[in-house]
Amino acid sequence: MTQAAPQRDLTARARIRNTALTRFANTGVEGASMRRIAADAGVTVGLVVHHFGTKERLREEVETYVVDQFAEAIASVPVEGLARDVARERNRAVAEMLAQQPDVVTYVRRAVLGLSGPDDDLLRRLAELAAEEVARARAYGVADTDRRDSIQTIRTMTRQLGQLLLQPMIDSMWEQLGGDDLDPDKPTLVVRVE
Amino acid sequence: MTQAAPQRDLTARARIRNTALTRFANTGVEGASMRRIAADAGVTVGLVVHHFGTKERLREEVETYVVDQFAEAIASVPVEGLARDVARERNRAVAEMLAQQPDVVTYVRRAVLGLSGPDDDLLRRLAELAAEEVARARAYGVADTDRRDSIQTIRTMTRQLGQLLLQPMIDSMWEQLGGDDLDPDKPTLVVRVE
DNA sequence: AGCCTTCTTGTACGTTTGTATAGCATACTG
DNA sequence: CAGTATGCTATACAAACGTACAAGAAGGCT
Repeated sequence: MTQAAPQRDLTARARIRNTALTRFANTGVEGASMRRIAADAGVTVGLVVHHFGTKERLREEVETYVVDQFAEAIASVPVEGLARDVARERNRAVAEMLAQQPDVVTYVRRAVLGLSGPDDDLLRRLAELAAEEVARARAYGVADTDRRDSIQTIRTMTRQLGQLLLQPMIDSMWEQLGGDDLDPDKPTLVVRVE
Repeated sequence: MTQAAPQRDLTARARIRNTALTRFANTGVEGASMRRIAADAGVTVGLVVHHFGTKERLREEVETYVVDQFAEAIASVPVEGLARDVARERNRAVAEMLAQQPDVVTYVRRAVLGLSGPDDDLLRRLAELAAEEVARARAYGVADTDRRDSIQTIRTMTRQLGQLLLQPMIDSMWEQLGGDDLDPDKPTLVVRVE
């Protein structure tokens, strides 16, 4: 795990990227203007342009950062012991990263559920990560052998992302129906692939 | 079911609303300009303003139209026979409507993932519809009696919407991984609430 | 016929958008 | 210390945006 640094200790470039992630996640790329991102990061528009050139390039860098967060979480787990345990630890590491960076979750939700335009690329890159994991698991003999890699990959990704993406819908409904957030009866989503 | 009319037989007002639904669904409200909607509907910007006043009012009318589609599909099923059968028929009617109007699905998906801003309203109105169904089902004695209405409502809605919203993610991954769209092994999503 | 309401267009205004560029400040390098 | 790359601000500009408004076209009513 890399050290968590406070925003003001970061370079302006990193601060802009982080701020852009937050705004892209919460208002969508179209809804986030360069000026608003700059203001939130405490810089001027000019600097954003200086560092990233165009808004599209800024979006690409944000997306790369998001993918890197997944990759780093996976890579943070040492590959020793039973392959089955390694896989479980990896899931835990990813879950922890997502809990610490809710903007990553929100960004992915938007990109995945939006599914139009260049955002398909994010799904492709995340699928690549999952595919590598599946290939490795298969090499260690812990993957189902009667399923094709592609299906196994989709199962892995859907399990990991599905609940994450849809649970806010349930939370929102629960809230609107007057439910208490701490109520143990509060429904939880379970996503399965068949 | 109301008669399906070709676009050019509709009034300009209805044509604008339908076109706006399509654009809002596919590019988001921010991404859809009044001029583009007007052009797609074969009219000028002025007419859109004349009929709807502001873009926000246009969005509200589109959203009302979407909710009405659900309500009409439900109302199209006569309330006769076993309540259990009525509920099943209603689900079928809603599914049929959604299959015939994919833009409705896409719009709802976008609104649900938005989950901040005025789009929460759509979810609330759809939840109201589901709540009425649950109340009716309970009156006929076919709903679980050991669960609170709110939980039952969420279960109903999540089952109906969950797969619809998430399946495109699976389809997209399946496609990217080189899968054939007609392959019987193609994964299907199952959403459960616990 | 004339009138009045509704439909429709065309144009214009003020804002906000993404991007370009000129210039100042700061910090590293030889 | 001079020079030069880099970080950063300020200002400007064309395009696109939502909205406003005046005027024409169409069609029903008396």
